[in-house]
Amino acid sequence: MPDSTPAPRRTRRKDARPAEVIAAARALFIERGYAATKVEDVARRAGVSVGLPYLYFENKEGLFKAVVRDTILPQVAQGEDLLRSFTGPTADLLRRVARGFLETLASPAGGLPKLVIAEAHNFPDIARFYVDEVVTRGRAFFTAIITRGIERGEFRAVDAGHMARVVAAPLSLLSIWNHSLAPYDVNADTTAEGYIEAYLDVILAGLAMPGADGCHRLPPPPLSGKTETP
Amino acid sequence: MPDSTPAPRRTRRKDARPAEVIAAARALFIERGYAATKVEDVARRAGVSVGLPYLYFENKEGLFKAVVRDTILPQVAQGEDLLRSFTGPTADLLRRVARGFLETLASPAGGLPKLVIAEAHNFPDIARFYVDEVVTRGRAFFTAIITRGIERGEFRAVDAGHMARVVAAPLSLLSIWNHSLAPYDVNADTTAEGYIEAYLDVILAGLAMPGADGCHRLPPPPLSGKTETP
DNA sequence: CTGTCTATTGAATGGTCGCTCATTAAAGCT
DNA sequence: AGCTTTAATGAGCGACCATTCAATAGACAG
Repeated sequence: MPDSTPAPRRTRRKDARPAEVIAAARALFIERGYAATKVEDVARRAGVSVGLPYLYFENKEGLFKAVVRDTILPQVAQGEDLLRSFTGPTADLLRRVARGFLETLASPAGGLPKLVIAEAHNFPDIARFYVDEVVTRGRAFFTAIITRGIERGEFRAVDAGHMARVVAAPLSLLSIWNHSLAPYDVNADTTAEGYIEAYLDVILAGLAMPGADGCHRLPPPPLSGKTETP
Repeated sequence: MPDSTPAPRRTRRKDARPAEVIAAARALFIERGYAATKVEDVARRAGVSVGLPYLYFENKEGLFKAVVRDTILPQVAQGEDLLRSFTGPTADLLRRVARGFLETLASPAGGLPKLVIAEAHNFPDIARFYVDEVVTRGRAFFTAIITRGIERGEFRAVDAGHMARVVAAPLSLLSIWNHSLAPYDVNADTTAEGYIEAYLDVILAGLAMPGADGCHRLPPPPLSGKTETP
């Protein structure tokens, strides 16, 4: 017995449309890049007609901007909460950040860094937006972690500004790699998990106070940001 | 007195053309991306007519492939020579590699990683070529460095395969960054040199044998690849 | 059930760009 | 000089694709 209302070919859902179109566009932009994605492809994937995206977005570029904004903003605040609420050794904090990063990788947001990097020169607006909203905050996040470790006497006194970028780099690159060349790398003898563990291994050993791992020496007095040398 | 032969508007230089076209295409592809670069732009920049590139390359995609091959192959062998000829502490070898990387960054080849990553999905041929010729060899290179350090008793016994990727990552990301978002990062409080020094700082401390830096303990016997435990 | 409103459709439009090829003019040969 | 060869040119063709808008059909009120 066939359904009496056989799925109307046209449905009116004004408020659900933008998010659906954005989700479709995000998937295709990440997969194929901006230029190689036709608006018609986006529409088809979202289950709507060619013209519909233009009712909600000014044009293809406007859709792209919406994709970036929509995908990024939710991700940003998340890490900052963790930083504020965490108590315990800074090494554990970094472990948790790095391992949590593996989940972000698999989420729809995971492909955005590669997308933004690929299109930065063609969309300066987006490049600046991304730098301000993601890169700058990301740096502040890692700088805060490193500073926390130094102040608590867990980490050596390194240049936190530069070191934050070095510490963040392997995570960023993993995200970019997974959405670009990884599918063409047949030699699959490594895993993202193994990579993250090796990362934590070097970075934590490299930041740790010398002799902290069984070679006993007097721990130096913890540094306070306001202490001056008299 | 005007020149009697006033620069002919059309010159015939069959053998110099391909390299000139490739150089122009490389600069534009890296700057704007593949799709946003018109063949006419490439021709204009090379000082030739629209039709000329098609005399030497099958089509735009063929030109792209030529750009990647031509730019990459010279770079690859260089590092491997250094590895073979170097004698001395492995830490110094890594320092030299990382600092030498700063020069590669500024060369025409510096923008290729970003370009290839951005276009990988649209040109699987190129993606596979790049993975085989650059990524795989690059990994072998860093794996060899780490293994050298371990065998000489300078580095801890880490998982060289995964660690090689972690150690290479910050250098790769620096290259990608410089050709994508760096121009939009107004907050120029860090330098590539400072980044590289921070990188060497953590990585070398993270790989070093525990207690190697003034915390005296008995150095472990150097490992030999062929030694078995009886 | 009828009429109104408006979300949605998709054929048509116009611009862009990869690519071709008939034509032109250097370069070399005798 | 004249002749031949062929590197190089650039206007024009055709395909592709972002964008439009008159027509259409859900939704909902009365």
